[in-house]
Amino acid sequence: MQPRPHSTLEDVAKAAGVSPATASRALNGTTQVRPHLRERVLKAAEELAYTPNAHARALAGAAHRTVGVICHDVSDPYFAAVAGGIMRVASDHDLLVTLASTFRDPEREVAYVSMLRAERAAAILLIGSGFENPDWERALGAELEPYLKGGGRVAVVSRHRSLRVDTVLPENRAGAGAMARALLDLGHRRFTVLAGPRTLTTVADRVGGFRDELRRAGVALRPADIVESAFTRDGGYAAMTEVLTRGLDATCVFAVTDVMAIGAVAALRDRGLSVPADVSVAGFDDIPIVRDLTPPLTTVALPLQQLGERAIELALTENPGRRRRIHRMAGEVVIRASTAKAL
Amino acid sequence: MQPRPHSTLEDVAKAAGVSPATASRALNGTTQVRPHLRERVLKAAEELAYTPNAHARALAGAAHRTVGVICHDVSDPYFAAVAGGIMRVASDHDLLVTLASTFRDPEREVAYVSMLRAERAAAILLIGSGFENPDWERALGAELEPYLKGGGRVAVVSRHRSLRVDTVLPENRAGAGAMARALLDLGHRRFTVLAGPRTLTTVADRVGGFRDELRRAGVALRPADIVESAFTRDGGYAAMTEVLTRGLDATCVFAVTDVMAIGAVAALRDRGLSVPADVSVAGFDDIPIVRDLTPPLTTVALPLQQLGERAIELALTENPGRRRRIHRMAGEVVIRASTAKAL
DNA sequence: CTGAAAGCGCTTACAG
DNA sequence: CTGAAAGCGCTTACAG
Repeated sequence: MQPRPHSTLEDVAKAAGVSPATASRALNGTTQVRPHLRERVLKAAEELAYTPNAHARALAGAAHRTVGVICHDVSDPYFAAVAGGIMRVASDHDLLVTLASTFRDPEREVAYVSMLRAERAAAILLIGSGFENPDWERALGAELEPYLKGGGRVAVVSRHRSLRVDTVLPENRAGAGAMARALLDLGHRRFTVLAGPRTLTTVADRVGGFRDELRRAGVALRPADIVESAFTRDGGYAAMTEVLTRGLDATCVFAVTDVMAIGAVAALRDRGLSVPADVSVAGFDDIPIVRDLTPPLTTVALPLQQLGERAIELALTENPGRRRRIHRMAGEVVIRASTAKAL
Repeated sequence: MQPRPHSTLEDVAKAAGVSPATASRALNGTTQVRPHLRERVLKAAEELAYTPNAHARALAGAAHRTVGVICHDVSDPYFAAVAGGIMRVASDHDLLVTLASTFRDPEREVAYVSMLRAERAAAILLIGSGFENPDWERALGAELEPYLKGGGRVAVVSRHRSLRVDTVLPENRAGAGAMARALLDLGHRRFTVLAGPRTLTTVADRVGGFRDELRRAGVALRPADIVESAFTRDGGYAAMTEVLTRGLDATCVFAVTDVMAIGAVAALRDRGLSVPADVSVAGFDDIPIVRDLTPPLTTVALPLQQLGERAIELALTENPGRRRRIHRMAGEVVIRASTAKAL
């Protein structure tokens, strides 16, 4: 496995004719080193193609420049946008980012936290909806607790009720409520909601916010009007198809996620229905692509990149009081051409 | 920084009343340990919320379970798809993935390789087009060389002429040629090509393949027919706008990337032109979203997820001969509704 | 099967 | 400013 091991600090020191301590100081610039020694060390390092062993360094007490990010799926556009923000900030701070996809498996999430803990990541970021699941909450807490006690920093994007950690909170409930109002204003009274799994807090919040606002206007959402499916494009397609098969009686479809809305529009089109002439469609998130769809999608715009930026900034920033900081981010309804006035 | 340090192997050993060596063996299952001792160790570890320090482990000689991935931009859908494949395989092998975005800055790429080398990543994957730039090639080689000598594994996706490492090679040239033929078959004779920066090998290959096939049919592509722009959606928009401003005389636009094609379609639409009635548009890559566009995009389909899977598999797989292995992946022309017969 | 000991490659008080 | 030494937390020959 190690045909020819990497050169070490000792090699460099020897080549430069100094002690390892001096070589270390010259390389790190921690202390003054006389210029001519410094030169020799740098030259030797260069010639030997020396790279410090990050593990030895971390073990010896230097801060470890890595932050761990756990998401559901790297290839989801929602996460891609959030990750963009994280990477930008990380790069400014010279941090390496370790990324893990859980594919929405709670156990895998816990396992990754454990691995990140083992890596002594400077911070761990949990991106995306938590689960409403006591077992998972307990297991996750059991990993996070000792990590925090050991000086680790944690921040999450989206609601994790049981986690007392810094949080960036998209206002899902309010955003969905605002969307309901906007759609009511367009004259719609009969809705179909395409939802993801109920165990996700994000789904619960968005569906709840939407339903409550409708109720306030005297419009009821019956259980049958809410279709649960996977939190993906194909999930949206499947849910919409199911609705179509048993007969659509709504004038407007609200998908709790843009990605699901995209699937829904595809399903509608495959059935020969036109958006918004036959039925209006709205989503949530404002992932970059929806602007370029035809028709462009009405949605609740979240500042996705900022979500990522704030999360890593929270984690990187000292939290003296050690109290939980919550950074709320409002969503804004953007009406585009996928929704029309109800007939 | 360390209010209460993590518990260590020694803590566990002490609590279990055994030596650290035995605790280590019980935890790792490397050697037989008498069941009752094993039990005690496991119980102690559980109670102390023990997690081994990955750095100490790596330093002491255990294989480090991390692979580094360097890409241009995590939030690019092309990369997101490739990354999906990488993550899947990584998760099967219980590997952690460290991801870095270079934002197409050659220097940053070299810096990241250096950091990954310092981390003693088990493998480094370079995803995306290389640059045609001797300085960069030299600098990158200087980092990769010692990494390889030290037992590191490297694989790349896309062409990196100067790198003698395992390669997954999309057949850009052939794919672009096939697209040219398909468009000629539709009757088109006047083309505009939306290209990314010429210094990217991928751009050179795709433009070259397209041009050569056209020439073979007696159709010339003049320099003015090729517009260079950023390798992004906005780059495609800008390039298309520029063409429109000085007057479009082509019946078909070929963007070297789907992402650029999406921008081009948006620009066309903003000018009131219809695709494909007024002008046909074709892309390259077949990122997932293009199927759901209206009209769906004609493109050269690449098995994006497989690109990522093959790359990490190549890197993880022993290479006895130490010769460069090249895994070619063909692209397939998929005609969708964004291209029509020329009038 | 188990333990004492050496060693992985650094950093950082501690002397000088 | 520089060096000898201890120590970070593991793993793994080496004895027993």
